[in-house]
Amino acid sequence: MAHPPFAVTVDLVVLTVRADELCVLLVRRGEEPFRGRDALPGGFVRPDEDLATAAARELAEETGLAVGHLEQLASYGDPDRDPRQRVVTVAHLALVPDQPVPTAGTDAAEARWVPVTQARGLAFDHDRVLADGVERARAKLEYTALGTAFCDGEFTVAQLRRVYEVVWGRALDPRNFHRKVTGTPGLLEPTGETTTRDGGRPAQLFRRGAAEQLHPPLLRADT
Amino acid sequence: MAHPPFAVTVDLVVLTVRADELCVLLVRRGEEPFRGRDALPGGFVRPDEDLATAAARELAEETGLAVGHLEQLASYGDPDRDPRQRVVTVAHLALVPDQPVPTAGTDAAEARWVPVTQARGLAFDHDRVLADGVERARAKLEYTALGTAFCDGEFTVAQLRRVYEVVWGRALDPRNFHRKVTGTPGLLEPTGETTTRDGGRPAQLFRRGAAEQLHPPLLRADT
DNA sequence: GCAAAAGTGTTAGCTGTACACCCATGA
DNA sequence: TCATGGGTGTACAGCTAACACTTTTGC
Repeated sequence: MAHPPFAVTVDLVVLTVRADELCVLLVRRGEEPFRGRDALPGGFVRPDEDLATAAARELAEETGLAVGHLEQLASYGDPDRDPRQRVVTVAHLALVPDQPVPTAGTDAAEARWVPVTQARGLAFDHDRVLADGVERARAKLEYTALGTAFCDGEFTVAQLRRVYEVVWGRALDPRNFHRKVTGTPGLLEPTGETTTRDGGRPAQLFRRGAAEQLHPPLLRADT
Repeated sequence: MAHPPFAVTVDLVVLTVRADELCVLLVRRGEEPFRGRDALPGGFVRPDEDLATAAARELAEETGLAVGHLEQLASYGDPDRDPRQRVVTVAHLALVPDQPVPTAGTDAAEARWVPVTQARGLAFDHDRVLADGVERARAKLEYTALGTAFCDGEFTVAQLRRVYEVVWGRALDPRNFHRKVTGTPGLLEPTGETTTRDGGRPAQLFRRGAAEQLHPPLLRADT
């Protein structure tokens, strides 16, 4: 049993919705290979930690962001994906509420939000990892309650709808969307509070409910 | 950059439908650790091969089975999942038609089909990997054409329906199922042939079509 | 003819879609 | 009172579920 030497890393596709765009958190690489290029945040798995633990640790270290949802995405292990050595990376997908990227008091040199439409030419095979992460997020919004992972503690139905519209790049009927999400038991918990804004009727505020699944699903396309 | 030494393996959840049961391919372990226990087939990734290539190679080596579908499932990397050393495994899910397990002219000592309901106490964390694989298969049958991956080249609608019933453990209405699958464009290609059996009207034979997705989905539960 | 399995027709009910309409606020 | 966005009512289309019914074979 000769076991070739592998390094194992975790990479993070951290998504949020801000300024009506789906954005991903990228860091500028300060070293070779791919120096100066953008990359997904990530790092080596430590000898004593689980993959999920490593992902959560990297997310905290490199970003300090409050996490709405974190799950394993997929693994990537092309023999030449890292020119230095054989590296297998276990990519994870994180969905977080819109929040300014912390003032890099951390590992990450110049971590920042970039619209996914403009995130091209990333280091390693991160273009593909990002594409897979975005597709996973889009698909999971259909049949799970994960849309709320993009929202803050208290939010309106319209804010949640904006999330879906931005992630899917498709307009949704506000009336039907409202009925759907408020009619799904356990999805949203009313706080009793309402917002005050300029113009328009105040909206009720909700919190995330206990429901994880969305049944029947909310489909993104029909035509 | 101190990179702790990792070994990387691929493990395979190979599922089939036989004798009206969902079965998984297991091998008896001939060495420590877990000598004598059942395990999922798998092995180390070679220095020059991709993860998907390694999975396909192991499947061919250890089983020699004709493959209907092969996809990455998830990775497992608990620090103590292998008592010998730190091992991260990239599990893959394979769906294959019902076929006798080849007369171990291969690596596998005593590879054999075991109903998933009786596959307990597997080596390593394979109980969990198997459970994840079965759940993935069940979920994917809802919205993809993967049910046909369990069928031979030519099959009847009833055989396909049996697949769904066995995987989901739920009876389906034969009439509605027939309409659904024959009405989905690109799912099935009629061969023009029919079966002859004892008793009952002969059934049309079909081949897998080009369609990958099933839209709208075929849901397994409503109550 | 009878049993068995394939395949078709039909209907009731649910859900998604589209859109008219009313409600509550700020200016 | 008007603009703006929140929220409700309602009609239609499409799909699913349930099941009566016809077709085609072997015995």
